Amino acid sequence: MSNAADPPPIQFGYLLKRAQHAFRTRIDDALRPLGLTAPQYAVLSAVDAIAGVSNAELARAAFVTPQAMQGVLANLERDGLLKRTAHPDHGRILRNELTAEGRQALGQARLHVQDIEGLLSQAVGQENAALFAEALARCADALTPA
Amino acid sequence: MSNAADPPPIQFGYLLKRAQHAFRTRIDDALRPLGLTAPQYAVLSAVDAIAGVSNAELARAAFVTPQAMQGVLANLERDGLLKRTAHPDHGRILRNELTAEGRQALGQARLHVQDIEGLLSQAVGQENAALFAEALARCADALTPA
DNA sequence: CATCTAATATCAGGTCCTTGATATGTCAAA
DNA sequence: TTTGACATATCAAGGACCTGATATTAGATG
Repeated sequence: MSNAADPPPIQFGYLLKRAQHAFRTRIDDALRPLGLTAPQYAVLSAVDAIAGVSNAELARAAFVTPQAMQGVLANLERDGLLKRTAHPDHGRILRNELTAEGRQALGQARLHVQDIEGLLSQAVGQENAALFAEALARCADALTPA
Repeated sequence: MSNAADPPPIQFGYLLKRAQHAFRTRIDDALRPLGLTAPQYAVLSAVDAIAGVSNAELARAAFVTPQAMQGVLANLERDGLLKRTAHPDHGRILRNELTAEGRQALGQARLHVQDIEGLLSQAVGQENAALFAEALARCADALTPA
């Protein structure tokens, strides 16, 4: 049962939002001079890791709809960082690959992003890292419908 | 110094994004039947807490630009959940207040959101709650430029 | 009092995300 | 082989965020 000494409930939703917002803002600020947004960086990184990956696959990896991913890809293609080509065996899938310019931009951006990831790790602290990571994963799992 | 037994670096940015995305999606799903979005709920809640609050004040509280907040307020006003009136003493500030309909919608929404906050607390676990909250706050602080 | 600075509101343009709908391509099963 | 389920791509409309720019008001400072 409850009593007057119960601590007030912690607003984890707010804390989560604030931390994520701070991270996102920091990434955006770091990438702006390179002409990249955070989602664009994430996509370049994924396309680099999985050459020829499809739009649908990228969307699943980023937890966004295919329509949203398509918008990001269209902008990257327009900017010459990425090119889309027909899949050799499949008539519908379009393969996404980085251009030389795309690889170059990704290389630059990666350094900045790694710095910021470092700040995050440092803020968490090595002794809490594993527990913190597990708690975040539990949150995501608990809120993701089966 | 480093050696081969070093654990791989944890991608806190990714974990943060995933947890926040799951939370946001869950809230959106719960509020959709009420015709509310997550940002709209947050604003209704803030306006209820601080009657007559200005657009600029709301924007600061939500970590968004005044322009972004203005868009949300415009939609809420269009839907009759909120009304904006001139400040009695200040010629520029517009006071925001809930309508009866807005208070009613907020009441409904609050129940759903509290349920989801409860899932989050449960996922974190009571024994980790304080440490987890502190770690999240440290992350936000470390990434927020002074 | 005049001016300068800061706060507030708002317009315009762009990115990323959503839901909903639609067309096309693949593949398996009837 | 035709049907039907599923994956993929894409169009359209709308919400929430951003940067940049612009007015207006308030208050402090010369």
